[in-house]
Amino acid sequence: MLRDGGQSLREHLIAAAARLLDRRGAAGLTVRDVAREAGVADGVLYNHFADKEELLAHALHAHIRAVEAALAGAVPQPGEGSLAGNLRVWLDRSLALHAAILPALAGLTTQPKLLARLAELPALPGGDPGVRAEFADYLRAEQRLGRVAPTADPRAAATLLVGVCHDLVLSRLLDPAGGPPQPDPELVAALVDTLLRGVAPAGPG
Amino acid sequence: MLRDGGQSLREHLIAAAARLLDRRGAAGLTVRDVAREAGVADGVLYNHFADKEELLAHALHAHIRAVEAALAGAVPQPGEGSLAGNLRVWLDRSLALHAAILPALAGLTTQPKLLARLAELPALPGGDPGVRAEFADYLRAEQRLGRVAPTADPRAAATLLVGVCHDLVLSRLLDPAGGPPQPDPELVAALVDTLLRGVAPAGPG
Amino acid sequence: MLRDGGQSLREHLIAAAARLLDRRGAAGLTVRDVAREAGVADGVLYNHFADKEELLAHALHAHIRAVEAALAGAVPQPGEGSLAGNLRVWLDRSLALHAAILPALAGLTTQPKLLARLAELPALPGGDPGVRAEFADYLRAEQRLGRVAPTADPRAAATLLVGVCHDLVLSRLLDPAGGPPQPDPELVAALVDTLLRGVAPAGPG
Amino acid sequence: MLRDGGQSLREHLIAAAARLLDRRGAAGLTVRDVAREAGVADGVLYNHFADKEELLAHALHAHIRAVEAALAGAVPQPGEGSLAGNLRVWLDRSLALHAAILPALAGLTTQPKLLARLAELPALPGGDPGVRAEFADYLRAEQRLGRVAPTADPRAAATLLVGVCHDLVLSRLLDPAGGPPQPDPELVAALVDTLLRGVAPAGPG
DNA sequence: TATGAATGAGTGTTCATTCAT
DNA sequence: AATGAATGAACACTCATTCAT
Repeated sequence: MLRDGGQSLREHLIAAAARLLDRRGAAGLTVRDVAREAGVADGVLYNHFADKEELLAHALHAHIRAVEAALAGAVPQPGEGSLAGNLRVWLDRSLALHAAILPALAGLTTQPKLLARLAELPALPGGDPGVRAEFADYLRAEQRLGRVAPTADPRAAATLLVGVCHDLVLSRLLDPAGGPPQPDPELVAALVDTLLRGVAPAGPG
Repeated sequence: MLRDGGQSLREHLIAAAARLLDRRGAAGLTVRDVAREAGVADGVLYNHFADKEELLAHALHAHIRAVEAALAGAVPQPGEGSLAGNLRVWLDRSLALHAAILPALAGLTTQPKLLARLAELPALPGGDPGVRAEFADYLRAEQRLGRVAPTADPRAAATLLVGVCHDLVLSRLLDPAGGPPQPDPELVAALVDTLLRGVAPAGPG
Repeated sequence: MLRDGGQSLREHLIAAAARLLDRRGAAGLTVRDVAREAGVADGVLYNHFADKEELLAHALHAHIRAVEAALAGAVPQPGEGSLAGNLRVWLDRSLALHAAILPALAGLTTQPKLLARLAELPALPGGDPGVRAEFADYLRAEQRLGRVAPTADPRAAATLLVGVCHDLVLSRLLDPAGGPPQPDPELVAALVDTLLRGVAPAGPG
Repeated sequence: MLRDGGQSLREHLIAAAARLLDRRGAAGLTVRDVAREAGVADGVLYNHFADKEELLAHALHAHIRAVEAALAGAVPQPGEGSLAGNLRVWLDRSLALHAAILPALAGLTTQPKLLARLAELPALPGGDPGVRAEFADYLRAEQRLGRVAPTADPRAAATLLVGVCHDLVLSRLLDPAGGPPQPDPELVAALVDTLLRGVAPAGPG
């Protein structure tokens, strides 16, 4: 991809790296790949970044911000709609986010240099911790409105929501056959229901 | 480690690779590392495996089986103990399993050759799908005993259980600071409670 | 270091390069280092010099002239003081000169391009050949005054003087431990004595 | 040059590197150059040496030993022949040694890693310090025989002898025109004479 | 069958030099 | 003239894989 003149080469490199991160993840990504994707010379990145990891950290950052920006506005408001419907929206939103982010993130677990560089960057406004916190905040608001049990633990519920996304996305990543891009809608509905009512039989609880 | 004569060199190589997989994960693992760990010559693996990936796929397989074997017997029996206590045991068990397996698995998402080799192997008796299925079976048994709501979806509950483990383990892997090896016990209790009762307010069910 | 307007950029670059040559020698010196030291843009040197080597040749030239200028006035006058004392002064002077010049020069033996550029420059008024010639001239003057044997060969004596400096400075450069900056004073005294009287036993001459 | 089967590849690599060291010095010598000279693959040296510097240190060691071996037997015996003749032989010998060694050594002054590796190797039986020590020993023996003044300082005389070699060889190295391979015989004779008698006028000693 | 030396393409990185502005 | 971003060949070094023994 050739560069359009409207952005600095630094941003152009970050964008090219972010594209590759999205497509192929962080593992096995070479600086030559990035240079080719950006349509520039091999060594050019060292005029703008200390090393490969600094570029990739910025690219990952940008990728996550881009994914979040694309999902903006989809957040249900407390008190509006049904609780089940809202949970479903949160789950869909979190799934979309993780489907776009986890492939790049999974290959990072074994790249300490990259993780360290990432930690140097300003905290992501959202990202993985972002959905978790936003969803917990939403639940607390619903709690105040009486639509969520006062004994419920928003942090635990948020962990279940995010965890399910990790699971569904990772399973697909590890499946060489690929699998369907969208999870089974029936499973999603059952997940929402389980989050809502739990598995215990109805009782004086 | 020297080879004891009781096993084939093939098995010996798989065991050595599995040890390294457990210690350091799949990324950055060289065939020289494996050969040194096994105490054999560099090129010997090509007499027993088509390539590095085939060996690692077998090693991963063996590693997962070993972790499962170490956890055998910890499975709560339906109808015995409290449901909450049993869920807690299942969660601990699943966490231990994923803590031992995910580090090796996470680095795999970007190694298609390895994933393909893994798919050629006989399906894992347990592994990630294993816990999921076993826990779902357990819930169905409890359902038959009336200790779990007949409307509960065992598959969804199992996905939540496994997902939470992915989340907790991955978060630690991605945290450059490391973080505590054990998750917060309060969070674990709240997770079990949420799985049991959900977040919806108590109502006519 | 910012440029003062009083000198051409060309001279400014030469001065900056000469400073680095003095500090770090010719090896491992990049054009970026020079540009940064001069406080100018990377490519500016190519407006004033054909290539890196031409700049460095000029810088070396300037460095040597600067070292010589700093030593000016220390030259013993023929007929004044003792011959031994004067030889000692010459040796000290030559040592100081070589200590300042050889580190930059030693790395040059393997840079043919730089040597060729250096040869294009006007012969150094002093430099290494400078001390040699000046000392030989001094000896010839002392010879005319009868304080040096008429059979002595000033050129040979000058070569011994300069050679000893090469040896002492090079040995220190090649010693990874570093070694003392000043040579052993007893050795220096013995060197002067040997230059004066030789090793042959006193005899009928 | 292809390898003859009679030596290990390790020795073959050392020999190839020593040839290049002799021809072109240590500066600007790449691992590819060595591999090409040895007629082997690029990366092969890392099967035998920790890094480039370890190989070059061994090569330099071998080169110096080879030069010394070629000069063995040329050492004058104390008490035999004339002192002047013997000094001349020592000077020739030292010159030959330095002419063969200094080109490789001069480029080393700026390679700290290589110098450190060299320091790890067993001390050279001879080498530069070798001639110096041997010549000083020779002078002491002549002193005991009364053919050298009891007041002479063998260490200083040896430093002058070695220093002159450094000077003559370095001057040629730094002369891009090359210059004659052999120094002016008249100068050599005058050097010997100066070492013998000094520059002071004949007197009561 | 086991060895381990040899291979060579590929890695991240540097840096003298160019050239549009 | 001066800039400094871009270039791309070169560097030291790694490692999966091969093959003569």
